[in-house]
Amino acid sequence: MAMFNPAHPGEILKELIIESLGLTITDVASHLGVSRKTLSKILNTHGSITPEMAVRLELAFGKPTADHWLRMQNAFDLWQTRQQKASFQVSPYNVQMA
Amino acid sequence: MAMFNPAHPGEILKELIIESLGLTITDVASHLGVSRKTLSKILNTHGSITPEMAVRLELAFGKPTADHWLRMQNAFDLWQTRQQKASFQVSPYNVQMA
DNA sequence: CCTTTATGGATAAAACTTTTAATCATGGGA
DNA sequence: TCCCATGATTAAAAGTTTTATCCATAAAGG
Repeated sequence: MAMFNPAHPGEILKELIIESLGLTITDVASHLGVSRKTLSKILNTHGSITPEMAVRLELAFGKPTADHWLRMQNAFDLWQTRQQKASFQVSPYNVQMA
Repeated sequence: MAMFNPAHPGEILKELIIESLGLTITDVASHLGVSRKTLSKILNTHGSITPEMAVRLELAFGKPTADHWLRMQNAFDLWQTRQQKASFQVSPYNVQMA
């Protein structure tokens, strides 16, 4: 389990790629073939990197790879999910086994 | 990029856990707190391991960890997405940069 | 100043996904 | 034969993702 709240991949995308290369969100969105809104939401942590978006990013920028983008999204999602795990208590299965 | 079509995590779950421990799908579903339908679909590769399901599996069985389940799902999804990448052509961004 | 451009927010709509429930047919054991 | 587990079907509810349009704001350049 990750120890600390992992960064949303949108923050990485924004800082590491868009800002550091001096690109505009509008331009990158149209280059990726998605709406400005979709990209904007991801960058502001209100949207997720889907498998398709991960492949689009890889095709456009090379690195991080699609796999890497999805791992970042996973780490983020998992953290969020674990925080609310009280809402779906599941006990170890071992207990019931012979 | 993975070289070969990765297994759907549902197959792993079915073979490695449910079958090898001699559990029934009905029983595991109710233990996990999801419907039999939901689990059945995953086991037959018609459903996905969501972050919440990954945590449920980890809480019930310990290993594989939630992170591991999500990686398996990622590998599968990514493969599927790459197969249809013709449907969303994206060119390298380098070309347009100064 | 004034104009253009980039951006995030709000709103609404469409498409898709996930989950559930109920029901049915099949096939294996006891 | 009877019961149980299973996958399939159908239908419904809930949630997510993406898009489009419009607006307010702010920054950049003339």
